[in-house]
Parts: sequence; C-alpha cells; structure tokens
Amino acid sequence: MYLSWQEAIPVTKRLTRQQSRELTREQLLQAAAELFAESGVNGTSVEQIVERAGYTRGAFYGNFDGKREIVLALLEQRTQRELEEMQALSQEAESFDGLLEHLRTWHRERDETLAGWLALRTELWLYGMRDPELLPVLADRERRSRAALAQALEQGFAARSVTPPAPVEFLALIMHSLGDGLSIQRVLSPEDSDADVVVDAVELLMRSWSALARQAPDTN
Amino acid sequence: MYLSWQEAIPVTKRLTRQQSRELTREQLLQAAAELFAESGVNGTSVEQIVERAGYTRGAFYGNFDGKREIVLALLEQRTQRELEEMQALSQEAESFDGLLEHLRTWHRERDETLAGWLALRTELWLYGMRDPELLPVLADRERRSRAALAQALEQGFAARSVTPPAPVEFLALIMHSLGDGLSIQRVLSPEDSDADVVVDAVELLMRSWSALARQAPDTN
DNA sequence: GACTTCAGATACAGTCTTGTATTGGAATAC
DNA sequence: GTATTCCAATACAAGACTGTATCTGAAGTC
Repeated sequence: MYLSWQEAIPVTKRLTRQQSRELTREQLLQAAAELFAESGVNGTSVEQIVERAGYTRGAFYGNFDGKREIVLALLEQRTQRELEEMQALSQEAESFDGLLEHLRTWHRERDETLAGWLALRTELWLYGMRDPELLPVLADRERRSRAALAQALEQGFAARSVTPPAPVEFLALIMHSLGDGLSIQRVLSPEDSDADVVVDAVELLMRSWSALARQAPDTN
Repeated sequence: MYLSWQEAIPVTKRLTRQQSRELTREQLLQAAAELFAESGVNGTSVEQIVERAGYTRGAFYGNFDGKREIVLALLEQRTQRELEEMQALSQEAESFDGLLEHLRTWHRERDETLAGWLALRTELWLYGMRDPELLPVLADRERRSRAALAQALEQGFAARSVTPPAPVEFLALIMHSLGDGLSIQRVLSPEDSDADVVVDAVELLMRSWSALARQAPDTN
C-alpha cells in the first residue's frame, strides 16, 4: 500500500481548476470501474469509490449526483471505446486474414485482464438491462458493433469472391455473440482453452461458411 | 397484487414439520430467484426475500446462515436442473434433426421469460466467478454441459457418416458459447431476432461444418 | 494583494440492513 | 392429555450507507 496512484501519475502541481476537476472525475471513474468489476455495482459503496481514488465523499457528490450517474458516465465512456475499437477493426480488415490478425492481437492483449474486463462489462449489461432508459442505449451499441462487423465480413467475402451463405448481418450476429460466449467460458475455465480460442473459432466459422457457399451457392 | 402465491399453491393445512420446513425453504429459494433476477444479488436484502415469500426474517435465518448460503443453494438447484436438461438433450438427440427440434422447443418455451432467466443466470455467474470456492463448481457445470453436447454432436455426425471438421469438444464449446451470446443479444434487442435465432444459428453451423467436412475431410 | 469563487473535506441526521436473542405456538412424543 | 421439540415471529442492538449542509483552502479575478 506504499505505492498509491500519486506515485504512478505525475501530478503537476498547481493545476488549473478545470484540470483538477477533470482529473478527479477521471480517477473516480477509474476507481469505480475497478470496484464494479471486483464487487459489482450494488456491492460497491460511494465511500469505497472515493477511498480508492484517494478522495472523500465531498469530491464524489461534487462530480456526480449519485451512483446511478457514475454508472451512466462509465457506460458512456466504455461504449465509446468499444465502438472505436470495432470501427478500427472493420476498417483494417480488408481481408479475412487482416480481420483474424486484428482479433488475435486484441484477445492476446486482453487475456490477462479478461476476467475483470468481462465482469465490468457484465455488470454494466445487467445494470442497463434493468433500466428502461438505458436498455435502448445498450441495444444500440450492440447494433452498431454488429453493423461494423457485418461490413467487415461483407468486404472479406467480396475479396474472396464468395457469396455469403446467409445475410452478413446474421453472420455478424453469430460471430459477435460467439465472442461474448467464449469469453465467458474462458473466464470460467481458462485451462480448457487458450487466448486464441476466439480467433480459432472465428477462423473455423469463416472456413466453414466459405465451404458451404461454394458447395451450394444458391441454397440460402 | 390480489393473487399471491397462496392462491397458486394449494397449501394443505396440517403439514408435518418436515413438509413445512421444506415448503418454507422452497418458497424462500423461489422468492430469492425472482428478486435476484430483478435487482441482483447485492441489490436484494434478506428482508425483501422473506417479504415476497410471505415470511419474516426468523424463517430465513432458521433455514440459511446468510445471503451467501441461499445463493449457494440456488446455484446448486439451478445447476442440477441445467444438467438434467442437457442430459435430456444429449439422450434424445440421436440425429441433428432431433437435436434441433429439442433446441427449438426449449427456446420457444423460454422466450417469454428469457430476460429474467438470463439475468439470474448471469447474477449467479458473477457471484460464483468472484468466489474462489464457487468458481470450480461453475466451471465444472459448464464442462459437463459441453461434454453432453459434444456427445450429442458425435452421435449426430456419426449418423450422417460425416467426419467432424474439428474435435467435437471444440465444436461443442462453440455451440454452447453461441447459445449464451445470442441470448444476451436477444434480450438487448428482441426486435433484431426471433425466438428461433439460436436454432437457426446452430442449424447453419451444422450445415457449414458438414460442408467443410465433405470438402476437405483431411484438413483438420 | 485583496476579494471572490469553487473543488473538495468534514460533520451530521436519517434510513436501511444485518444478525442474534428471545418468545409464541403448533407438531411430535409419551 | 401432558410434556417436549422446534419452526417461525418478534424485538433489539450495532453497523453501514446515503445525501445534505457546512466549512476550508487554493485557484481565479480585478
């Protein structure tokens, strides 16, 4: 406990008010993200959040109206990041190989922190699912992700001159869902798979669909 | 709110002690399951559980040592049911068609309650994932499910005289994960799919894998 | 450099939650 | 029918959590 965030983040003394406020907000969000992953949204108190971030409750209520607000902000932040990642993927991937390579890198980089990452994602999912106002936001995020993936698939098939065996939107839905599901399984029993399991699975699907398309191009 | 469980469950007066205790326990578990799905494990108090079940806190602490205990019991109960379902599936499914038909029935029956069912499942998953003692239990459940599914696939391929394009365990892992992932997507945006989406996806996979196996039986 | 503003700390009142200790009453034993 | 057992209700004490109201000191303004 000797190394607190103060050592890790070079805090230039004499911050402007705005800088200070933004820094506080950011650190609160970061602390909340960690704690939500560790103990869940409902299992985390405001007190715990500010304690980990190195503040007191005053700082929290000055920046957020309550726990719901910080969850909202976190959801927005993570949604933004996720969409950017998805767009990066769909842009880079002009071929199946490019797409696979991108995926491989992504999963290998995140494998260490997969459990925490997935826990936070799941917590936000559950929270959003129960909030009538948030559900459409979440649904929209997934829809955009799938759309980006569908576009990538479209390009990939075109590059290989293969007619997809089903609408690319459906294929994207499958692939997207598979990523979630496999991550869950991987967190539960890491010894039953490796970091590349998602890539391997996706690759198998690609090959299978290509085979099916060649075998019966008019059957879908 | 006029119809409480008392109307639904015919309570024969003059219960034996054991019967009474079992009934209480069962009703507490049922109430907990509903509330956990609605508000999460950490978002549910013991008070709320006993209130919904129609008791007071005394009944709870007479049957469970605390919230962790009832979560444990619930996890065990649900695990048991799930394994039975999975075994039923792997027994019935002597062919792909049988397996698909079974799946179709299952998903259509549960579609109405999918959100609640998945929420509870996810809550238990998160809870178990964070408890070092429970994680292996959950992992074991998934492993058994996948094993049953793998067996069904094995039979299915054999019946068609097709060599699977990859180890059936891997195919089962994919299929199992896909079920989870697609359910998540379906809960988020029901209008983007229908109750049969899992079956449709699985069917596509089956056809694809068969096509791949026929195309290059020696490539795996 | 004095004044103002505002980010964050501190203090506090109120509510919710938990777990235990005790009690009442119905089932069981004889 | 009386005594005993034990399931569930009730009462209570202690602690956690929330949100607000107030205070302090550093940043911003002139």
